[in-house]
Amino acid sequence: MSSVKEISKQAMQRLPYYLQFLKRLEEKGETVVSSPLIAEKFGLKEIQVRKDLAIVSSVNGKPRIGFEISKLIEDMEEVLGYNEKNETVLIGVGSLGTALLSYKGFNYYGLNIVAAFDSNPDKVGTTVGGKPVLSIDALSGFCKEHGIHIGIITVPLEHAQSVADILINSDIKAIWNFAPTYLTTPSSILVQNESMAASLAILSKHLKEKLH
Amino acid sequence: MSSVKEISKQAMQRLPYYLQFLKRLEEKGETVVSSPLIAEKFGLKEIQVRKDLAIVSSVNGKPRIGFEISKLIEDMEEVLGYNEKNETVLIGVGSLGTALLSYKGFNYYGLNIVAAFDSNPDKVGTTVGGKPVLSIDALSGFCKEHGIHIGIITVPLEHAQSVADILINSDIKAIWNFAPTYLTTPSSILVQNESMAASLAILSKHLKEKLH
DNA sequence: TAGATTGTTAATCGATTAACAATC
DNA sequence: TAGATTGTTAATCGATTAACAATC
Repeated sequence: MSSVKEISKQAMQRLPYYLQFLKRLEEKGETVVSSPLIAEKFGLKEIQVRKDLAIVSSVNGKPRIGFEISKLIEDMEEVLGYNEKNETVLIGVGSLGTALLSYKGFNYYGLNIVAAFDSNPDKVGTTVGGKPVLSIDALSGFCKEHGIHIGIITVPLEHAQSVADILINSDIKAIWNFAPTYLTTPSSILVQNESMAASLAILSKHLKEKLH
Repeated sequence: MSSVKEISKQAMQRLPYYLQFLKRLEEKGETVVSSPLIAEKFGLKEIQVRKDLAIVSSVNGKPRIGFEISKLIEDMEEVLGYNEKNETVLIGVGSLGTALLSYKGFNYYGLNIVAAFDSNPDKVGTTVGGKPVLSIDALSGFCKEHGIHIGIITVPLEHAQSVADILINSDIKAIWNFAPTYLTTPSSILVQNESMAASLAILSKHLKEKLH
């Protein structure tokens, strides 16, 4: 607990699921939770959940009882960075971009899309999901002026790299890439790929194993 | 090559990126590709790519030369299941559902959304992305009648489990879940979670490490 | 031949799981 | 006290990386 523990990528990805479950328990009036209970819910091994909670929790769990839910929720939100206020821009107001702009949930995750950008003059000047759509020509200036550090790319495959290049030259630190392509970037920039093709690959693998 | 090699989940997720790169090379008129070239492009270790290609390729690579691109593309598409014809249904015609219905790329991945379902009477009877929107009441019957084995869930969090329950009772084999929640399903059903919260967790972890 | 790339076998690394003493 | 759950230390497992001989 006290010392700085390293949390693995995999564990980090399990946390949002735990968190949502904890919040539901809290709504139901529960006050404590144990690793076996969480493990049961998600079909995981108790020991795995125990390790995950040990890394996340700022206090030791109580033998026989478990962890205080409200405290654990706080700790998870802290670890997941939900308390931060990350201002972002989104580039590409197509159907996916529109869906993301319309999504109200990002604020909870500490993410705030402050503006959208598109190259289509018909879209520039409009508002989508309450966010202004600006010209792609204004992207670099906007990012620098407002100190934006995260860019969300939802343009078609063929324009993704050129948009990334603009972001790279705008003091951006991280890119959330929804275009199904690999972006070439300097190593100082973090690229998180949200590839449906990769997800489908897993689904396909599962299915094949299943049907044999 | 010849014997049945196990491909890891991680490797499977790298394949779509390799594949897209190969197709671009082919368009440029290239005929062969080597592991070092691919590794360089994606910032991976040569040996990792070499192992990946060895698992995927149906023929041995040629020392000094590499692999024939056209053959490698065929093999990858086969391994990734892009040659299959999986008919699917989508439930939840909100902004994300609409984006997915409008996306033309799924066919290439072997996925064909044949119908969408929603509980909103205003949406039922309309067409989105060329796909008919039917009543949620017709879901189970439709799946059974048409032998649908994959369901895509894009409903809000609070309805995801009840939709999953319907699918479970409709001979569905796999669920692609875009709702940010864990679904309780029998172990015979495969659930692939497309969680943006999990992706954001990774992004957040990266950013924190970066800023320290 | 020389050199680049291959496939294979072994070593390393990181994440998961097992075993078990500590504790309320 | 008895028993459930915790945290810790060690073992296992799977994926990545290293080393190297084979080959065109």
